Amino acid sequence: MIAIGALSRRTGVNIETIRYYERIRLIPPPGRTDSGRRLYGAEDVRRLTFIRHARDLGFDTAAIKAMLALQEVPEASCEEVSRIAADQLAAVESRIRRLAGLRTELTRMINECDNGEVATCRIIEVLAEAPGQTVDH
Amino acid sequence: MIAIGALSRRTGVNIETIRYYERIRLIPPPGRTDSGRRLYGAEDVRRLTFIRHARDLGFDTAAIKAMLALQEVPEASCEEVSRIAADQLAAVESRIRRLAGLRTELTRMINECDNGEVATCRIIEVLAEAPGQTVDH
DNA sequence: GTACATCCTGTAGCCACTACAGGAGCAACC
DNA sequence: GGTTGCTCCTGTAGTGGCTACAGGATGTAC
Repeated sequence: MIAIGALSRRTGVNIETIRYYERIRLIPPPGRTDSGRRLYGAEDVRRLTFIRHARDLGFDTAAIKAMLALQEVPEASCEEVSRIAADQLAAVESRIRRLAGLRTELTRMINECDNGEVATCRIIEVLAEAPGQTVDH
Repeated sequence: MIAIGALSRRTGVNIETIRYYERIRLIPPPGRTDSGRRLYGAEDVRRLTFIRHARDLGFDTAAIKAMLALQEVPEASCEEVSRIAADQLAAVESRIRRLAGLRTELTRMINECDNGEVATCRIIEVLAEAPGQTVDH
């Protein structure tokens, strides 16, 4: 059984964030020592590691809760977890496309800026122009 | 001179967001009608369009404020604006790299999931594993 | 015993909005 | 002139996902 600081170091999740996750019921309330300090076990490490990875992958806590709920009921179909992941994949791909466009524009703006005066700087000009095509969010 | 609703439609910025920008002094307080309604002109359209584009590009309001301040002083060098954009470009490229990794992992997880039971679903297994290499944020 | 690290609860702050509530003004039609 | 319905106003509170205190208790090492 380990304390919250060790759990934090082991999972890479901030102590305050662990307590926050407990507050929003993303992780169950752990056992306590006689003096009231939180005690975690291997299952808590596993669960928090899962949550951390899912957050890294861009899942929001609602999606994580859904997946954890499915984990609790192993006889359930994998299809729903797969569907959640597929939704997330689509969102990730959309973000990548959008960022690639931004990268192109930023690169062009920086290249076009010849370090002259702001009055002739293309960065501000380009950004003040009306949108050619609206990028969906 | 146009009302806030027309400004919102013309720039694609939410009415509530326009008032929020005024509150945080990202845009100057506009003129008013006798009855107290906000009135905007061409310069406001330009400024808000600039802000909207900059937000779309992922600039935070602090960076936008910095650029707008430089715009007010056209004799200033373009270098600082360029530097802000370069910083932003680096952040965008980092995000793209990270998301590409996530996409790979999500794709693999979905492919490996054979729609069996959750107990054998790789999505949860993969996410519960310890990180091979920490991805920087 | 004393220094220092770690932990506790509770609350408030962060960013960039977004969503009300509760009211006033305005434009069009009958 | 009345009524309908849209737009606008201020002010406040909520959102997500944390993060940062304050002010104290507990634990550990020397």
